[in-house]
Amino acid sequence: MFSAGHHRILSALTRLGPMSRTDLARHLDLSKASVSTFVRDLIGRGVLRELELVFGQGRPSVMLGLCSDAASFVGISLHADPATVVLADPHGRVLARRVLPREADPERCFEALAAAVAAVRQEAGVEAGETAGIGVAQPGFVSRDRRICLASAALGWVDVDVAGRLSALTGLPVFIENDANALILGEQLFGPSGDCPDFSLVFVGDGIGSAHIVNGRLHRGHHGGAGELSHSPIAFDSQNALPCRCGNRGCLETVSSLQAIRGAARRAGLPADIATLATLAADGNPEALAILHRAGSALGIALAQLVQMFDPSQVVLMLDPALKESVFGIVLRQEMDNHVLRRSGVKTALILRGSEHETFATGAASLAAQHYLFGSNCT
Amino acid sequence: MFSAGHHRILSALTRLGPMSRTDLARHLDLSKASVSTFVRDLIGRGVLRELELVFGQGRPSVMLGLCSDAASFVGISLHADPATVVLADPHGRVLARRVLPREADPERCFEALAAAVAAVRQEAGVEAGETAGIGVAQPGFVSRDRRICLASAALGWVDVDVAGRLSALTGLPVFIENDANALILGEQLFGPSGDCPDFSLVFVGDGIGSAHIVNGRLHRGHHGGAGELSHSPIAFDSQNALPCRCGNRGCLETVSSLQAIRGAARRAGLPADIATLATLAADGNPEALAILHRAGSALGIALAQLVQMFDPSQVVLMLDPALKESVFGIVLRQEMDNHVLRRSGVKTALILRGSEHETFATGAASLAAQHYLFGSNCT
DNA sequence: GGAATTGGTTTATCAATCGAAATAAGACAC
DNA sequence: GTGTCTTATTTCGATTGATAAACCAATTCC
Repeated sequence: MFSAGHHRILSALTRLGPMSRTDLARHLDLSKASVSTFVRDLIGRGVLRELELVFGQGRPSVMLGLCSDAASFVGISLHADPATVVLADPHGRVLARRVLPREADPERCFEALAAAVAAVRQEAGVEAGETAGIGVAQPGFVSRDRRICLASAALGWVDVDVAGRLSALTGLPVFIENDANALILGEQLFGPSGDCPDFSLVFVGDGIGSAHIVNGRLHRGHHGGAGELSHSPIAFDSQNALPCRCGNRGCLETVSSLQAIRGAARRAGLPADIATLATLAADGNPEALAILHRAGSALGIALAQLVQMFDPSQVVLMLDPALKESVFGIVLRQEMDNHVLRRSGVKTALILRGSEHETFATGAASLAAQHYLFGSNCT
Repeated sequence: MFSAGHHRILSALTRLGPMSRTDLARHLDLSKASVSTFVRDLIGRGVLRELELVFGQGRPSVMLGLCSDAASFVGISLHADPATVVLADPHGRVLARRVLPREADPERCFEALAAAVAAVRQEAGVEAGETAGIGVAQPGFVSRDRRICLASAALGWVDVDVAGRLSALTGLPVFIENDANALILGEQLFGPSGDCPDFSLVFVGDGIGSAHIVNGRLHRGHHGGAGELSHSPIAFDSQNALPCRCGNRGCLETVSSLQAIRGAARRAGLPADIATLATLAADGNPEALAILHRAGSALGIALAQLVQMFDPSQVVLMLDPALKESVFGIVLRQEMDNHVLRRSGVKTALILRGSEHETFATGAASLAAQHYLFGSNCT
């Protein structure tokens, strides 16, 4: 449908925002002639449109942008229960959403999801463009061709043909991806970090997930399990290192995940609720402080290691808002700063974000958007 | 000189070894027609030549290989004192070598190096092809355009225009690179790991260096300092964490580098020589055992973290042969296995290599070879 | 001695891209 | 106002990269 030239132009406009034909030629290292013909074609197809004029010295430049009704993309997050289904436009704006219980049985889950997909498409109506595809973000491992869920402990699935079944039920192309990877791809496509060729994303939920963009591309690793921060051996030589579900002891996940924090609170006889715990700590409760301190410190060290190893231009950390403001957040930064070898005064930016559930779904939608905008050559 | 098509063919033949035109077409996803024309051209230029026939079912295929006299490449290693200068052919074979003291003063250093370059070129004589360029491997940070040494603690250099000066003295194009990066690029181009899109390399010398190939390309990171394993906070909460030259305490380098091991030996009243220490440990000396155990264990944990984060298909570890066979090597593997989360039974291969000084120089030569073979689009 | 099989070349053709010239649309000086 | 300057965009051949399909070549297999 689109050629490589088309894809490059769409890619630049999506990631870097509206720009003129001449800007595009500069950015993509193409001749103005080529850009002109491609753009004419894309405008003719209703994918691009001319925006406002920008006045400078000579002739004003015509900014170009994606038509928001050029296409729409379904994003499904199975990251947590309940699952989320959204319909997004080419800018990553959510046009409609559904929240539904995450069924354990694959087939029933797919049926429920297919119904939700139909619902969001109907709700968005003609405003939205043709639906181009479905992206699915799910915890666990995904096959190399991104069609099959190889293993997901959280879902209890093994070798489930997610793409095949969902595609059969909806008639749309389906692309699946690990939840952390979907999140960072969404950030790259729709978020403000799109132009960074090297950045990392970490989220603290029940578990801890992470993903990395290296040289502008997602780093999947040889076994498809790159960037696993959660089983970093952080507290391995402490006397109270806890066993982890991975079989080792002292993994980051056993200290800094929400589950770990809640568990530690329970064991200390405190309420196992993050917000309450944060309030207690703010009021000076020593046990609450100790728990959050330990969790934040461990995560800070792990982030320092991440920065040392990957040297990203920035790290996006998605965090429960309550944690963000507590000792956790403060100690985290301190410990990270302590353990990062400062080179030439440059400090890697740590960007704290509140973790919203829908972010996973828009990340998932970005998978479908990627295929629409960039073709299949975006590994 | 060469076009993108040429470069792709040369790249495949260098990295993957000799193959037929049809193999090339398959590998590069090109039509047989295109391959044919490119190959004809390259043979005409004396870069490629037809090797033996391989007989199968139908018509036998003509294997193609690089002419070893197509070009030659100078490699300079400033990794340690003395410096090494080699002349290598397109297969990475060393045609001539010189070892010379590493001068502290940049200008005198360059003059000595230029003389050595002339010497190796003369020694190799007409057997070797036209010298295509010079690669320099040096400890420390290198500018983004790979021409200037921004800072090197080991050399005591700050903002030295290595490429400019050496180029002026020799009349050849010069490409510089961090020592670890040069090493892994050499491994990728000339070594047996060329076809792995994701692998890591770590070397234990006076310091500890590491580099990573991700998605088939060198991972430099945003500040050009990616993959720094040596300042991983490994022993940070031990009571005897040593201060590191980076300003922190308990870095991997303070425990597992050769310097650290020698230091620990001296403090324990043992001979500060790695080989002797290894022998002592083999004979059951408890202090020697403890030092090597601690060093190996720390490196093992760091490698486990590396594997968790990068998920490479293999890790190449370059080590002093004496260490390889000692407790160090054994504990290293154990600790690494303990801390790597095994997924689906696949184990990341750890390849131990004896570290030879010349390897850095051939790695440096590969920088020039890359530019000759693949053009400048190989960031 | 054919038939089958695989490797490599020729030819006509398509599509991407470029450079340079032409055209458009403003700002700016006077 | 008017002409000049600057920058944006389009038009127009020309070039290059790559292809498919047909063809020729060199073997093995039966």
